Amino acid sequence: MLTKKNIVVIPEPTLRRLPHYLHLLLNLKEQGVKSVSSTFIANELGLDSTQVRKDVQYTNIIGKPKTGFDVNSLINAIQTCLNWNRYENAFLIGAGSLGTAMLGYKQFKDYGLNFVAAFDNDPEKVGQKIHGIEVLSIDRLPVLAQLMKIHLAVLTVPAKAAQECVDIMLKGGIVAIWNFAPMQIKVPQNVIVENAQFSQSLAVLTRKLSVYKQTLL
Amino acid sequence: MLTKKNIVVIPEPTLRRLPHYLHLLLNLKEQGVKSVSSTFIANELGLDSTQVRKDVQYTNIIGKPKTGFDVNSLINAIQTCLNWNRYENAFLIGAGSLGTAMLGYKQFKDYGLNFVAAFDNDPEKVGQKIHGIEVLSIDRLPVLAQLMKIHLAVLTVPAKAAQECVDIMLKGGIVAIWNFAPMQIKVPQNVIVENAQFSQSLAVLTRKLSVYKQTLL
DNA sequence: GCTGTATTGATAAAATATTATCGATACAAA
DNA sequence: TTTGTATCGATAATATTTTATCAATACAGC
Ligand SMILES: NC(=O)c1ccc[n+]([C@@H]2O[C@H](COP(=O)([O-])OP(=O)(O)OC[C@H]3O[C@@H](n4cnc5c(N)ncnc54)[C@H](O)[C@@H]3O)[C@@H](O)[C@H]2O)c1
Ligand SMILES: NC(=O)c1ccc[n+]([C@@H]2O[C@H](COP(=O)([O-])OP(=O)(O)OC[C@H]3O[C@@H](n4cnc5c(N)ncnc54)[C@H](O)[C@@H]3O)[C@@H](O)[C@H]2O)c1
Repeated sequence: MLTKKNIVVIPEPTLRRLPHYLHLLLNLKEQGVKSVSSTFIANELGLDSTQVRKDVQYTNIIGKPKTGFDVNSLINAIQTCLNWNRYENAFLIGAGSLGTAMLGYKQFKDYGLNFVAAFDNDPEKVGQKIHGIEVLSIDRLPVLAQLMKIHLAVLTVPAKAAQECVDIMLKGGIVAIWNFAPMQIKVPQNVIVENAQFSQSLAVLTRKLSVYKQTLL
Repeated sequence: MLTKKNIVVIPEPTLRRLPHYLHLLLNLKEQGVKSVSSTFIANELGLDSTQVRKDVQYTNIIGKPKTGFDVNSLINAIQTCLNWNRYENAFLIGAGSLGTAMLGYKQFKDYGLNFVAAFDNDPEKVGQKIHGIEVLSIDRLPVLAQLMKIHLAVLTVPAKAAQECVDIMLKGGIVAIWNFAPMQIKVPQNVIVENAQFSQSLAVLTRKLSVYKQTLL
């Protein structure tokens, strides 16, 4: 499947697996491994080897029979797919507990994410620096977003404040929002929203645990 | 589809949507709304109404034509499905930035999650209390897990320490792990692992943003 | 008490995602 | 060089998930 401009559409399940491949591949690279087979990857990650091959095909990497895939090329290809080989400057909205943890998480650089500023409406927080990143008043967001050409924002405010903040972000021309608030936010069609709600993944876990316990009876 | 003991298997995509329904329903309840139609839910969450009805069916709630579903019953049914109407006591391993944020997140109670202790191997942290929860030495985990009958653990240690901690947790009889480390952990067949890796959801977002930017050219 | 209609729930169809099969191929070992 | 084999990549089969269709039904308004 292609978009209008002939860009391959990568299925979402595949996109969600690519980081797992990447983590494994980076580990292998560190250990000096040069090439890896789909069978090996599948075993390590508990997947089907056919699926690994199919996923890899989306990255345009071709392997060699009997040898597998070149680790370096595959790493590069995945990073390119995800645009993780260059930095996307981003704002963080809501410098609370979760926001603070994220601002301090150095490894986001490996995911192409670079926080350039944080925003909050708490006067106590505005003016502070958190892990070297300035906390600014949310009022200044629209102007700064445009000035600094920021397109991506991470939303870590309480659910009640989420929509209000989104509206401010939209004024600044933000087109992609990584939403951690347990709240469906409303945005225009063309704006990309990815909900990173803990509850989604927790729901899967607690259901499985509950079923597991029931089957034990 | 049924498990051996006639428990309905709820598809994972459905499980991931249930919390969204729940958040919306709780809001509606707060506003005094008594019943809600699948069409309404679908519009609010950007889904298909048929899908909402199908998802709702897994909770065993039946609606009324022309009226929709009873908000309260649906809330209860979803919470029951996910086992969120009672507390599951849990350990948190790795009292770092993310771990601290999670220990302080009161709303986990709404998700049936109750942290009873945290564990770390940093002598600076052991003995401290974080948001009222004691940080204990990881060495004590196996004994305490068995004593306190803890089955669920949240893993927020660095990737390099993840497997080592998992092995300790397994000794204590932990059967469900919510893993935040960007690392595939190895566990026996019967142990439930849910990877809550930020990178999964970030991958979807950055890919979409990248494609979006390319189509603009 | 009728009539019109929004909505459900069941079933069917379509789309998507995963898994299986198999010939082709590169490499290692004899 | 030849042979054996692990692995790829293409294609086909299966499974799962999403979306469409429609008769049955509860309610509101007349
Ligand atoms: N802490 C966690 O572990 C955790 C887990 C899952 C989800 N979440 C979600 O992440 C979000 C943040 O959680 P948290 O624990 O960091 O909360 P928090 O209260 O610690 O932080 C929220 C921050 O947002 C700021 N804020 C509030 N209203 C604002 C507004 N209108 N404009 C700008 N800033 C505003 C506050 O000043 C505060 O600094 C919440 O939606 C929460 O539900 C948190
Ligand atoms: N901070 C974030 O925003 C963020 C985002 C995404 C993923 N993560 C992941 O979550 C995990 C935790 O991240 P963090 O930022 O909180 O890191 P952190 O370094 O702040 O905290 C890690 C904690 O684990 C403890 N620890 C280390 N080795 C241990 C061991 N063997 N046994 C017991 N405890 C041990 C450390 O003492 C520390 O308290 C990491 O795997 C990280 O990749 C964090």
